[in-house]
Amino acid sequence: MIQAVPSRRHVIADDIRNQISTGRIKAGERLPSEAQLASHYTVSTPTLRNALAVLEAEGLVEKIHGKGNFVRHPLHRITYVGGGRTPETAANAALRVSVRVTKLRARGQLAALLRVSASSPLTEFLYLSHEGESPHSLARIYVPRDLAPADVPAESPWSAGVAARLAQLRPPLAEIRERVRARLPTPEEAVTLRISSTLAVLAITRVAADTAGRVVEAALLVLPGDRADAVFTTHHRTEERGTEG
Amino acid sequence: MIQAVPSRRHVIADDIRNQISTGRIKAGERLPSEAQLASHYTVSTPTLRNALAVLEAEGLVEKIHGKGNFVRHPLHRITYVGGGRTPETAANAALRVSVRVTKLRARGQLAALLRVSASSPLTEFLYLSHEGESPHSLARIYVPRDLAPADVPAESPWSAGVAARLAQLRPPLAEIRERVRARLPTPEEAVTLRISSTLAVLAITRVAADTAGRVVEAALLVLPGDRADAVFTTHHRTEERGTEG
DNA sequence: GAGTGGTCTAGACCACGAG
DNA sequence: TCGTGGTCTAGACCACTCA
Repeated sequence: MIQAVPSRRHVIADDIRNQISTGRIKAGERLPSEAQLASHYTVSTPTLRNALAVLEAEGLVEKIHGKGNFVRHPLHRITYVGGGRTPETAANAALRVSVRVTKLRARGQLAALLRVSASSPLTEFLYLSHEGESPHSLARIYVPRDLAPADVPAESPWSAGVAARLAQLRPPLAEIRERVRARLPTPEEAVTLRISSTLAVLAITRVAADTAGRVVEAALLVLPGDRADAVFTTHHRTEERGTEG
Repeated sequence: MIQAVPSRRHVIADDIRNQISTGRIKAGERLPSEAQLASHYTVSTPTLRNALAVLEAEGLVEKIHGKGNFVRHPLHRITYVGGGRTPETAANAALRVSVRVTKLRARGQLAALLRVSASSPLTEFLYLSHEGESPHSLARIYVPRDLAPADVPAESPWSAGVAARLAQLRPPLAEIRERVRARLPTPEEAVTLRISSTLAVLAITRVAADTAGRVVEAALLVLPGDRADAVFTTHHRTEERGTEG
C-alpha cells in the first residue's frame, strides 16, 4: 500500500472520531460550533468543515442547518435488502411514509428501463419515508398503468406491501435485477433527504420482470450514503451449481 | 418535490455537462485549466473545483494531477456482478492485475466476518487491477489458511478464477452475502486508486459460506464511485415462490 | 522551469432554527 | 434577534507532470 500525505482534515477527523468512539462525546450530543472547533484546531472554517464532511460520510456525525453538528446514534442505519425479499429488520417498521401517485407516460430512459414504447401509460408512486424527524429514503416506482394497483400501498417501497403484490402476479415474477451506484444527490434530493449536496447517495435501480419477460416494475431508490447499506444474498443450491455461468 | 436553491457550482456543472453531451467537448479531450475556467465563469477556484467535483462524481470528468481535467470515455464503466456469477462484460478481460499474498491472523472485525476466533490463521490476497493506465479496483480477499490455494490466482478478484475455486469446494458453496456501501476512500485508497479523497467509493463486503455454514471467503472490494456499478440478479423460480420470506 | 491541479487561509455574506 | 451551518471569495503555497 502506498503511503499517503496526511491532510489536516483527516487528522482532525481522526481526533474527533476518537473522542466519539471513546465516549468523550456521546451519541446524540452536539459538537462545539464549527467556529469553536476551527479555533481549537487552529484551522480555517472550510478545513474544519472538510473534516466534519469525512465524519458525516462515515455516518458518525449528522449536520443540522442552524442547530449544529450531532453525534449520530449508530443504530439508525438503513438496510436495503435486495432480491425482493422483505427485510427482517424491525427498525424499518417504525417508518412514516408518504406516497404521491401520478399518472404519466413513458419517455427516454424510463421507457428503456420498463422496455415499453415511448408515451406508454405508466403510474408513478413517489415514496418519501421518514424515521422520526429525519428523512430516510426516497423512491420512485413506475408500473405499467394496467398493472398498477387500484389502492395506494401506504407502505415502505421495499417492505411487505410491494413484495406481496409482486408475489401475486398472474404471470409469476421471474427475475429482479438491481443496480447499485454511488452518486451525488441532485439538489432536489439533497433538500428532500436533508443531506449535504456533497454527500454521496446510494442509488438503486430495481427492475422486476415476470416469466413472460415483461417488466412489471421499475424502481429508482435513493438512500443517504452516510447511513445506508444494501444487502444481497444469493443461495447456491447443489443442483444449481452445474448450470451457473 | 421541493424546489432547491440553485448553487453556482451546479449552474457551472450543468453548463459544462451540456458542452460535453452536445459534443462541443469530445471524449478524451482536456478541459481548459481550472484558472481559465474560473475566470470564464467569474468564480473563485474553489467554487469552480466544486463544479468539477460534481462532474467527476458523475463519471464525466477525470482529474489528473499536474495534467488537467479530461472528459472521460463513457464506455469505461466498471460493473461488479454479484451473486458469485462471472461477469459477461468482455471489458473486464482487459485488466492487468497485481496480487500480493500475505499470511496473517484474524482479529477484530475480520474475525467476526469470517466467524473464526481471533488469531486464527488466514491468507490475504491483495488485488490491485488496472485498466490501461488508470487504476480500476482494489480488493482484499481473506481465506482461512487451510482453504487457501497453493498457487496465486492471478485473476481479477471477481472473475472466473475465484468463481471456479468456490465451485469446487468439498462442502459445496451454499450462500454468498454481499453488502454494498458508499463511503469516502481512506487516504491510502484515494492514492492507490488515483481518485480524489472527496469522491465516494463503492465498498462491497462479500462473505461466502459453504453448506456447513463455514465462511470460506471474505472479500473487501473497493471501486471508484465515479465509474462503478454493482449489479445483482435474483431469479424467482415458480417452485421457490412459496418458500421465500 | 512552466503549467497544472491539491490544499489551505481568513475572512464575507446568506439561510436556517429557536427564542 | 442571535447563533448556527452553507456558500463563496481571492488569494497563498505545495505537489505533480512534462519538456
